[in-house]
Amino acid sequence: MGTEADSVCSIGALAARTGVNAETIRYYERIGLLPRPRRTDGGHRLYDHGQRKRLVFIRRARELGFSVEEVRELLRLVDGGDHTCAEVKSVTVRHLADVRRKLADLGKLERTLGTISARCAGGLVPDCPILDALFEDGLG
Amino acid sequence: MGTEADSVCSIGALAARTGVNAETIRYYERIGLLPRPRRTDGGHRLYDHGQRKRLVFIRRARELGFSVEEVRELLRLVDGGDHTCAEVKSVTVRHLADVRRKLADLGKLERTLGTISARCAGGLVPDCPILDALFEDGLG
DNA sequence: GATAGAACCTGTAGTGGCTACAGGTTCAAG
DNA sequence: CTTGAACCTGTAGCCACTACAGGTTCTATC
Repeated sequence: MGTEADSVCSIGALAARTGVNAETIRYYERIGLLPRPRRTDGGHRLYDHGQRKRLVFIRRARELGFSVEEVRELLRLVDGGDHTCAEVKSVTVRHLADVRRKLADLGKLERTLGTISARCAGGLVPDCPILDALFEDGLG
Repeated sequence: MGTEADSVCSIGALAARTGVNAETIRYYERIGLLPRPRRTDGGHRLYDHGQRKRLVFIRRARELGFSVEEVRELLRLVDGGDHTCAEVKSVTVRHLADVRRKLADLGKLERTLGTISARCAGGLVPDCPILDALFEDGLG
C-alpha cells in the first residue's frame, strides 16, 4: 500500500530520516541492536520500513534515557512477541526511579552551587568564598 | 604546631582519609591535577598536609559536578595566587548554568516517562502503551 | 634477621555510547 | 568514462575512572 513508507534506502538516507548518525547506526548493528541489513551487490547497506521503525524505537528509548542494555531488554520483549505489559512496565518503572534519583542528586548540586555562588560578590579581591567552600571538607 | 595535620602519609592512608580511591589519586597525578609527591627510598609516595588539602579541593569540586578541566582551571587560579573572586565566580556560574540545563532536561524526561508509564496498566496483555509510545516518532 | 603478607609500584586495558578518523571501494550524475 | 559523494571496514579517541597483571617494598611477628 504505502509507497514511501515501504521504500528501501541507504544508510545515509536512513540517517537523514531518523536523525541518527550513520556511524551510530553501524554501531547499533555491531552491538546487536539492529539486525544486519540487506546489501547491494557492492556491499552497501539497504534498509526497509521494518528496520527504520526499529531504529526510531531505539532512538526514542535512548532519548528517554534508557541505557543500551535496557533498550536491548525492551527489544527482546518486542521480538519475543509473548511479552506482557507488566514486563515492559517493570523496565520503565526501574528506569524512572533511576531518573528520579539523578534528578534529586542534581537538585542538591544545584542548591549547593547556588548557595556558594551567591556568597561570592565577584569582585576584584583575591579572597573568594567559593574557593573557601571548596577547601572545606564536609558538605554545605 | 599541629601534630596530626602535618604528618606525612602513604597513598593508602591518604585514600582512607579523603575518601578518594588510591588509583584515582595516582590518576590525578598522571593528568597533572596533583603534583608528584615525595617518595620513600623504595619509591612509595609520601603525602603532606598541603597535598591532602589540594586533594580535598579536587574531590569537593568533582562532587559538585565540575569537570576535570574545570577543576584544572580552578586550581590554576588558586596556584596563580593573583586570581580574582570574579574569575572564580565566572567558572562557577558557567557550571551552574550547565547543571540547570541538565536539571531541566532530566525533569522533562521524568515527566514524559511518568506519563507513558501511567498510561500502562501493567497487566498480562501483550498490547502495551509504553511500547506504542516508543514506536512513535515525535515527542510526547 | 628471616619470613609472611599487606600495601605499594608501573603499565595497560576496560567501561558506556558513541564519534572520528584512515585508507579503500562503490555508486549516481553528467 | 570520469568525477566526487557516499559508502565500506577497522581502529583509535573521548571522559573519568576502575581493574587488573606482574612485580617490588614495607611492616609486623617470630
